[in-house]
Amino acid sequence: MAKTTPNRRVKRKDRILDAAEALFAKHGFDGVSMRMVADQAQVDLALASYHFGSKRGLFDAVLLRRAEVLNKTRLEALEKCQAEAGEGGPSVEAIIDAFLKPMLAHGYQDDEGWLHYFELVAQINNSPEWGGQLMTKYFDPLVRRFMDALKKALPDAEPENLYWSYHFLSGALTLTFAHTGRIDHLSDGIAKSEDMVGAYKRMVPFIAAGFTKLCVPGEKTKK
Amino acid sequence: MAKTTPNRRVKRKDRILDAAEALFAKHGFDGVSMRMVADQAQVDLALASYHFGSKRGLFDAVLLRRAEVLNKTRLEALEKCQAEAGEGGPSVEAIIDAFLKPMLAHGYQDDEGWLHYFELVAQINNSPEWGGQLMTKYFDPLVRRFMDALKKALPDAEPENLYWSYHFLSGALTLTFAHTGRIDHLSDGIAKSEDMVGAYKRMVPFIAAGFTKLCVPGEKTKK
DNA sequence: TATTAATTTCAACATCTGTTGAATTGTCAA
DNA sequence: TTGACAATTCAACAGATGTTGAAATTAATA
Repeated sequence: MAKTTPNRRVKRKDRILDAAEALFAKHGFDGVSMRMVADQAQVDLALASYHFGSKRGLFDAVLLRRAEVLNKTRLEALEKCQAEAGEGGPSVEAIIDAFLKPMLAHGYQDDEGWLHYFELVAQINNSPEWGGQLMTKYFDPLVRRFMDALKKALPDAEPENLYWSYHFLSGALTLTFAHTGRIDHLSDGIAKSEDMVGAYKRMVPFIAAGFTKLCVPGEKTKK
Repeated sequence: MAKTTPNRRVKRKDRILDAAEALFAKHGFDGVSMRMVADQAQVDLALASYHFGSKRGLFDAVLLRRAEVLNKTRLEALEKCQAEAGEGGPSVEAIIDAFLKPMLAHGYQDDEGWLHYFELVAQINNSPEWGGQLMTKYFDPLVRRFMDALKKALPDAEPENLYWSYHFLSGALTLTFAHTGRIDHLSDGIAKSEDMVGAYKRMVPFIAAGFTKLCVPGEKTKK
């Protein structure tokens, strides 16, 4: 076992990341203090600053850690569905599925760290302060790959319609993973925030129908 | 002019609300200090506490002020489209339109206060800490009216599909009004965050198609 | 005008904020 | 063991935080 960094060395660093992830997800960047993180991680206050330089450095480290994994998994899913599809490329529904499925695989049940991470992304995506900059930084390269695939599946679409369609997808997706409990209240318990499989099954056809409606010029409203 | 509270009396109170609205919208509750609000409103620090009791009281006052107006306008739009529709009630598209159009009328161009308010709602809607509680408190009664109308327009829908559909609508809508600039970056300027009319025109058919796909059992995927 | 109440200012409080330098402990290689 | 470096702890800093009581000012009422 010749690892560059022994297990003991990174243990506390990861505890800090996990604690920060959970806290940032619930309260946002400004709602969390370094002392809260240190307490939850059961670690000395100064240690977080030592490892990550600053509070902002810790925040970025939290974001980067899983973004790399998610982007990789999503890219694999896209390439797989492109390989399975024939000459004409995958359908809209298949592309959307490749975009959503990895989130389910990661965040479902077994690993609550991923659930916290998705909650955090949901907040960032909807923040005028962070949204534009951070989402672009961490997800743009991958999203552009998906946009290219969608352009092939919807060759007659006006680009503006395509980008707005993705925007609606992004909003629906992040709210679903924000886990606010709102849908539970509104539906009197009929629909549940925690039911990620149910959300996923409904979201793929819902969004695909929207894309088709907006990006297939031939498709008219049928009376 | 025999108002109970003369103009001079409420002037500073409203300046505080406007300043708080703009700041909370950009930085969230914890990203704003009472001193920032006081500075922006050009008012003494202690005055905000005097008028609203506490920082949280100020926050609630900001939310309540426009929620009352928006709920009223949306209800009028719903009742109008119900009156115009015949016996069978309005179409899905007409109901969605009644839900979205008031936001456009309020927030478009003329009043940047409304734009700040919508940015704030976007953040709250996606916050695990505030979302469930506050959105329910300020919007539930009205949203239930819309859900009832949608149930009539989609009589064969399973309730769970209906609630998830609204959830996707809510996510797409709030992200659109969050004005993060993300779509501008991603599309290289082809689509613009500020183009609320363009977003509205595309969102209504997009969401209506999703509802139809999910909530009309007869509607199958056409090959 | 005199009285009373609402508004605004000022100063201060206790507490919490992120960060840092010095001292201490732990780890690994020579 | 020795030395070197990484990791961790401790204590403290300068500044920002929300809130409050008392004083001063302004407005409304009679």
